[in-house]
This record gives sequence, structure tokens and C-alpha cells, in this order.
Amino acid sequence: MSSLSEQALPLYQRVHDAVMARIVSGDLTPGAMLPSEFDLAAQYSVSQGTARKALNKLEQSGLVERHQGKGTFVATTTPETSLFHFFRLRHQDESQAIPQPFSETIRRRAANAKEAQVLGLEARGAVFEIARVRCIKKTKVCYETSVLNADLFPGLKERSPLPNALYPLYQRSYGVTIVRADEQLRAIEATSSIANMLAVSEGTPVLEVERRAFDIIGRVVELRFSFYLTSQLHYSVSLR
Amino acid sequence: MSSLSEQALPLYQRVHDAVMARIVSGDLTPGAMLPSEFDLAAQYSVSQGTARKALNKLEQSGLVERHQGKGTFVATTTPETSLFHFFRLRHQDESQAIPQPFSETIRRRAANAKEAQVLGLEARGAVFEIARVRCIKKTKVCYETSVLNADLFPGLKERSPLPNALYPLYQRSYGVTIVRADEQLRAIEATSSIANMLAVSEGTPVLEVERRAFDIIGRVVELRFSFYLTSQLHYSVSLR
DNA sequence: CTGATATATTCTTATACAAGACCTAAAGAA
DNA sequence: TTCTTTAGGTCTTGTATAAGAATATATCAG
Repeated sequence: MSSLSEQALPLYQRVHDAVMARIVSGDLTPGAMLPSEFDLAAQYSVSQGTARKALNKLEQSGLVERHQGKGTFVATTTPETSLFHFFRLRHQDESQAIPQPFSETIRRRAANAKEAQVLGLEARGAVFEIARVRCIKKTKVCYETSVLNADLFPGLKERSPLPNALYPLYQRSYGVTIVRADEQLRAIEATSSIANMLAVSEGTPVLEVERRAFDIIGRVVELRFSFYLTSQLHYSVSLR
Repeated sequence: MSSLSEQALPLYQRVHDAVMARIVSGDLTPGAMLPSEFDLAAQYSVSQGTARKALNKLEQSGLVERHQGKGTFVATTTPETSLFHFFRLRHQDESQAIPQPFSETIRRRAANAKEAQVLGLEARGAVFEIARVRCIKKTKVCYETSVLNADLFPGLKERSPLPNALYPLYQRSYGVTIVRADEQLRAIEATSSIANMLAVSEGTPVLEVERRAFDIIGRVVELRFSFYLTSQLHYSVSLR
């Protein structure tokens, strides 16, 4: 029997949780069609309206997409949505700035203390480090390093060169869907190594962005440090 | 008679728009209680469920708050919510950093070209400029200037010293509710004047935040430039 | 002052019908 | 024949309504 707390939940919430569990477990993968409202209703012995309310809630949280006459589908991370949501660099006219890959190195190494803690690994667990320099119109504007749990991304190193947008790759090739990213921004002086990478003089102001990327079940999957030159570009957010 | 396009809108959408109009017009002011679902239903000759759907939509967009058994109320900008939504400075442990006012000057002057354009004023229209230096534990960490349409905020200068959070003041005293803010972030070198204000040496990296604050009807009401020292603090956002 | 009761509110659930997308098969034209 | 069009059927989500449950608050008796 269900626990009391579960028993007390409204029907639509229970249906919502059940469907969510199927998505989280990988039973329903991105792009897959969900059961129709009537099917779900029959499955859980509720009315179509109740199943509908559950699906609406999933849609609100961005986990599924609904299309009248077609069906309900698990949301996919396209390069476009990924770029739009998680890549906030803009030109002065607010059009999106998409730096092109210039150089890339992928290393497999042991995590340092902070990385192990953030990614939930045992001390000195194996990680991949992706270091990239990116350009806009032949000018280097960004140096960034992404650190990943190596166990979650087997064979990543062999996929070099990686696509510009990493999150669709995580999803398609490794079943890891990024749904949220928390970022911390600071203005710092370029260290000698960063200055070297970006071909500017040491001490130049650089926008440091420290990102933790979360997947559906709330794990931190990626720890990323980005260093931007913001003389021609800026980082754009909308608060509400 | 309504136009065809209006006629084609679903009932709940028409109710939603009507209530929204009452909020935007100032007929329903922040904190005020809305008609109950049944009242609204009778008023617009629809069922309670339809009125409810309209109210739910308003809740989702953050314009109203609902409480079972109590009623539906126009959302208010409390110092807490304002701080939480629009003030992104954090300590290293992610707790919110609230810099205290250190100095403040309010001037009434003519808008420059950019200000006039952004705020929708005629050239050289009158604006108020609020310049403030703020501290955390006796250390200056922030210099910011806010520029406002003087016509919207009569007598602002006489209210000095202003409270730490400006948006609740805008709402309570001037009926201007800020619902959204777009920000552009850059890492720059401190100019001599900024370095002076913050008591650091010229050329120190500073996080520049350029903000446009929007009210309910989408007007840009405030243009704000903030300059943060981010050695002990950072700017925190969550993307999703 | 306390506790029961009434009342007003939002919340949950169910049902019926409307609208959109898509497939299939029949009808018609080249 | 072959292709196109069209009409209908079916599956999907969207809209509208009604009845009862849950929650908060005021009222009133004791």
C-alpha cells in the first residue's frame, strides 16, 4: 500500500509523478510520444481531464511538448533551444553571438577536490576535461573548460572534434538531458595562462562564468568555467 | 461588436484579457483582492471553471497570487520578492549579499541621447539620476546610477534618503510595478571616477551591469548601471 | 475565551463536446 | 494506368461546464 503522504496526493499529481518517473528512468526518451490523455486516464483509472492536468503540469515544467491533434512528446534538446537557453552571449545589437571553435583539447584525468565534490564523485575520480578556445570573426573571445564525470560519457575523447553545442551531444549520445544551469559571474584579471590563450595582455578584465549544469534528476553533470572578453560582446539575462 | 479576431478568442482568454486590462489600468492595484471565480463567472457569463482558467493564467504570468480559502490578489512587490528576483549578488556560500547604502545623491537633469531613447522621452527630457555607493561590512562593493523619467516620479528628490530596495518604493508611492528586467553584463577596467567611488586603483576589473527595468505594460521605466567589485562576491543566475 | 458552525473562497475531479492533424479510400483528371 | 484531389473517419489535444471537497475566516453560542 502507498504511504499516507502519497495517498494524500491529488490524483493528477500521482499521474504526473508516475509519468515523470518514466521519463527520468529513461523508459520514455526525448522525442518519444507519450500515451494519449485517454490512454493515461484508462491506465490510472482517472478521467481524461485529470490525466490532462498531469500532462499540462509536465508541459509547464518544460519536460514535454504538446501539439493539438498530434500528441504529447518528451522534450528534446535541439542545438537551437540549447543555444537559446544556455548560451547568453550577445552582440551589441542584442543578436546572438555564436563563437566558432578555434582549438580543442580533451583530457582524461583525476578530479580535483572541488570537482569531485560538485560532481558527486569519490576523491580523485575520473573526469573528462574539455578545453576550448572560441572565436568570433577571427578574434579570440572565449576560453572555456568543461569537466564531466568520465563514467557518464564513455568514449568522449574519441569524438573529437566536438560540436559547437555540447548539450545536444550529451542528450543524443549519452542520454543526459540538461534542464537547468546555475551560473556565477565575476570580473577578474586575466591570469597569464588565460591571457595567453586569448592573446591579450595579463591583467586584462575578463568575465568569468562558473556554471553547474543539472540533468533531469538534479545531478550536477558538468562543471564549466568560461572566460569571455567583453569589449565587443556582453552576457545577457532577463530577470522576472 | 467585437472584431472577428476578438470573437475567435476562447472565453477564458477574453476573461483573462479583461482582468489583465483592469490591473494594467490601475483599476485593480497591487494587494487588491480580485472578484472570486464565481463572481467573475457571473460577470462575464461563463462557468466558474472558465473564470478559474483565466485566473490560473494570470497566476502563471506572476500578475496575481492565489490562496485557497482566501482569494486571488494582485501581486505586490515586497522588498523580499524584489530583492530575490532582481538583486542577484551573492556571497561565496550563495547566501544573498545585501549591500548597505553608503552615500546617495539625487539630481534632476536633462536626459542624454541614449537615456531619452531607452526611456522613450523626447530629446533632453527631464530625468532623475540616483547615484549610490553601497557597502558590505564597511567595504565599498558597488557603485550604481539609476535614471528615471522625472514625470513618472514627481518629488522623488525630496524623498532622500531612499530605501535600499527601490522597486517597492516605485510601486507604493508611484504606482509603477516592475515585472521584468533585462541586463547586460561586461567585465571592464575601472575608470578613474569609478575607481575613486569604490576606493580601488584605476584599471581594477569591475563587473558592469546595464539594466533596463520594465513595468506591467512593457515600458522601460529605469535605466540602471551598476559596477560591482567581485573579489568577495559574485552575480548569480539560474538558466532553465 | 473557547469551540462549533456557517460562509466564502479556491481546488479537485469528471463529463461532454469542439478543433486540429493525419490516414485512407473513393472519385476524378491527365 | 497514374496522379491528384476530396471526403470521411479516427486519434489527438483544447475548451467549457458542473458538482463536490478542502481551506480560511468570520460569527455566534456557551
